[in-house]
Amino acid sequence: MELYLLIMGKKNQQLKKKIIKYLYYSDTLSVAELCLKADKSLPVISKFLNELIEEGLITETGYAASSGGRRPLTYAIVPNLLYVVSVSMDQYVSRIAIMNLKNSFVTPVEEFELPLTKNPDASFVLAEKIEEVITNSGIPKNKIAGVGIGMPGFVDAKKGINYTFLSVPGKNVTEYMSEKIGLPVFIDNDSRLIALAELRFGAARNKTNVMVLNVGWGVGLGMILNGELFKGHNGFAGEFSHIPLFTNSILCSCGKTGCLETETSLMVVIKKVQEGLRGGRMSVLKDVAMEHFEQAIEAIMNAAKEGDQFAAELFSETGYKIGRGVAILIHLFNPETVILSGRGSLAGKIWQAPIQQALNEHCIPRLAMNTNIEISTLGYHAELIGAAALVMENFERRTETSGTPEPDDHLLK
Amino acid sequence: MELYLLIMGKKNQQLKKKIIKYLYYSDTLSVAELCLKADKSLPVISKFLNELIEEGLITETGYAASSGGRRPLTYAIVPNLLYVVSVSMDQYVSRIAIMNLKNSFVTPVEEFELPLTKNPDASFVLAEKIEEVITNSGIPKNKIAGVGIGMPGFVDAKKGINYTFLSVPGKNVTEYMSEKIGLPVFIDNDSRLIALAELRFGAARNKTNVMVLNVGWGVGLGMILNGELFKGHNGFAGEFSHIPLFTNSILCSCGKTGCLETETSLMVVIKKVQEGLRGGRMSVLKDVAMEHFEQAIEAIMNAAKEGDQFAAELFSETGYKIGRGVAILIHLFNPETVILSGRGSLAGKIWQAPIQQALNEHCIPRLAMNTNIEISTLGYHAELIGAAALVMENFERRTETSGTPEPDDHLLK
DNA sequence: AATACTTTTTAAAATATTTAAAAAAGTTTC
DNA sequence: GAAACTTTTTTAAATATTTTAAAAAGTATT
Repeated sequence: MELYLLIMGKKNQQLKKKIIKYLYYSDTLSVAELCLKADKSLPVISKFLNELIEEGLITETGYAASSGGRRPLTYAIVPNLLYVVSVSMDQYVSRIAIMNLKNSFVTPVEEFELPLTKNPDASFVLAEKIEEVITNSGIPKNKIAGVGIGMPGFVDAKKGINYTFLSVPGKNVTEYMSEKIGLPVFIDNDSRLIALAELRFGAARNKTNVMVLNVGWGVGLGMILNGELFKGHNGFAGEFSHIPLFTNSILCSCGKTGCLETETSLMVVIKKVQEGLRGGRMSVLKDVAMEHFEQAIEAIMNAAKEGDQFAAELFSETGYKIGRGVAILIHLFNPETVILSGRGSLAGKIWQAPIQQALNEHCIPRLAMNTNIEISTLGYHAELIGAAALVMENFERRTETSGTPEPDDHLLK
Repeated sequence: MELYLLIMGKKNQQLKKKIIKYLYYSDTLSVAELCLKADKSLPVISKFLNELIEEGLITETGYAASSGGRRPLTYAIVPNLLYVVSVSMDQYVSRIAIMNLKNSFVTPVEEFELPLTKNPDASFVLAEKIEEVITNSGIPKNKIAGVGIGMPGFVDAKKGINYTFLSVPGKNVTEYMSEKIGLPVFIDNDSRLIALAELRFGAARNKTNVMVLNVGWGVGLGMILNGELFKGHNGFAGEFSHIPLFTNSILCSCGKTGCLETETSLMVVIKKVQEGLRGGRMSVLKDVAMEHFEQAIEAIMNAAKEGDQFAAELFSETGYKIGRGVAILIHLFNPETVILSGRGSLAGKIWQAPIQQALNEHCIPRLAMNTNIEISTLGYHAELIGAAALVMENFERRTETSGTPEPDDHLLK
């Protein structure tokens, strides 16, 4: 059966796309719950839901538990109705996966090296790789809602431009990729997508003011403000890594000194391990090769978890410094929750104590009191989930933006 | 003629209140412009506008210039239809005024001393004073839309509580005052109201991401994010004054050391003037009494404006430090504009150069490039205007909140 | 197991809003 | 200064949405 999802050109039918989005975020929902979310009345939701069922996009999924009265019928998106290609990049390595609308991978995650710095072919290579993954999966393109890509750099998601990497002469990256692949392509900054993942499926769910830290080779920040991903005027908000917080004279990648990043990134941790070992510190890490950063940091995190004193000390020290930055965030944003996510979150609870200590010392008690620090449970997959969510987030705009390739053909009858 | 404004209980008629709000913000508007703002169709706006005219709340105000076709009729609120009591407080002095909906004072601004610290009678005294001002004005209460109060401290505007000052045993301040005065009362933090004033009537008008600095005895911050006043999870967002930015050991009023405030408030400027003069610095300020802070800081600002080297140096120094804080704001929020408002803004352009210099040194160029620094033109009245705007901001919620005193009588036929 | 109370679902009536078309008022061009 | 084009205003018809009420399906209590 072919899909005939988006004949819904008229404003009227926009609600259907909204319903699909809500079901994507929540898996199964009752009519009453959908009403609340969409802020529409019951008969309206009911009507469109029934239409969606007739069209084969949504199914009933049995009754939910009663809360004192008649049990509500619940609904969900038909499994494997639609897929999303999600891509997560860092400066060296990129990963591609195809997911269904339940955040399950339907292909193995394809990982490959793709250096972004001074690489004019990066966009081309990426597009080719994505094409390859789609082809190999055997999934027809009209069953793919789009491609979402998380990437480092200054990304203007709205315009579809990355000012730091992946530039394409004369075109936006999204335009270029979209034409090449034949699917809608959406991009955003990596940290922001991690925050989006947390907002829709993680620890920030149903919360309205949350700071999501992406502790990795830098310290990224995605901000949920008033229940929405905050992007700032040009889409550059959240440059936590480069706030001038220290008076050291360590030169940062951005050209300045004293950036938060210069004292708190995982790269700094690796360097300090190397220095310490050279200086004769005892540690289970003494036999670990530090050349391959990914493996090195994993080893260090494991060591700390298992009680290696040297490693634990380093995380304490780093955590405390991150905490000083978090104190600033709390003063400015008064968030409900601060979530530690990204690669570094695999170190888990180790961060919590030193960060909390920094807050106790540097925060006004009334503020610190009202904020809790949590560790992400999405872990390594956060960015891929966020990239998928980005596609669905833009789902309802699909028919409006004429920039979308073949809008009349794609996903239509 | 009596007013019979708010019979509009039904959702239907909420639009009328919206129209009044838009006209309050913009003075005069055409139907087409109202459609855009309210995101409603022309016939709907037209219909309600005509109803409002019949009810005597709104008048035609002639034709606007043509933009190539028929000239649009414009509309405005009937002058002196409604008044607002606005109050602006700092820790020592409070000011009360009554304004019409064109931000003009219809009574002289009443200024009086009201220390807030450890003063259990503050709320009582304030309420009495407000009553007095209203009585003296001769304006009947049913012509007053409400009372808006800007105050220092940790204010939860939604709950109507100030956790720092003006506490009333067993009640919210707003409840207490509202019952005592017989009018709806709304409160918010002083810096946030200044930002609101800038958003609706000042340099932040029609902008979506703006930081408004309230340079005074501390350095307050009101944030406009996504076109709205941002309050944070508990209403405490914007504690810029107390971000831990310096490694000095100056004890701050909040109990910590190193707060931005300890190096940048106008109080620090006064202290440094005193120290400098004692140390023998030459300056026109040598004959100025420094005991009365208000007069002192005014004299210092004037001296700097007129070229006194010592005063100018101090503002440079202070401005540069504020700039370091602003650099953090720019990294995190990527705002379109940063506005210098509040008492300190009277020093005007003197701040701009040193702040800009700090940004050049501490900001990633791409971010600094996209933000401009502006001086408020609202000046000393910003907070009073903001307090008035707060009342009108809550105007459409009037009939909903049953907490409003005598909701059936007030402003009704 | 019958009754009272909830909540969900369905259906009908009442409202509200948008779309489309026509009329009115101006501007610009030739 | 008429014709062509714009924009605003008015009107009528078509849609869409909400409200209200009633029926159906469960749960809890006695």
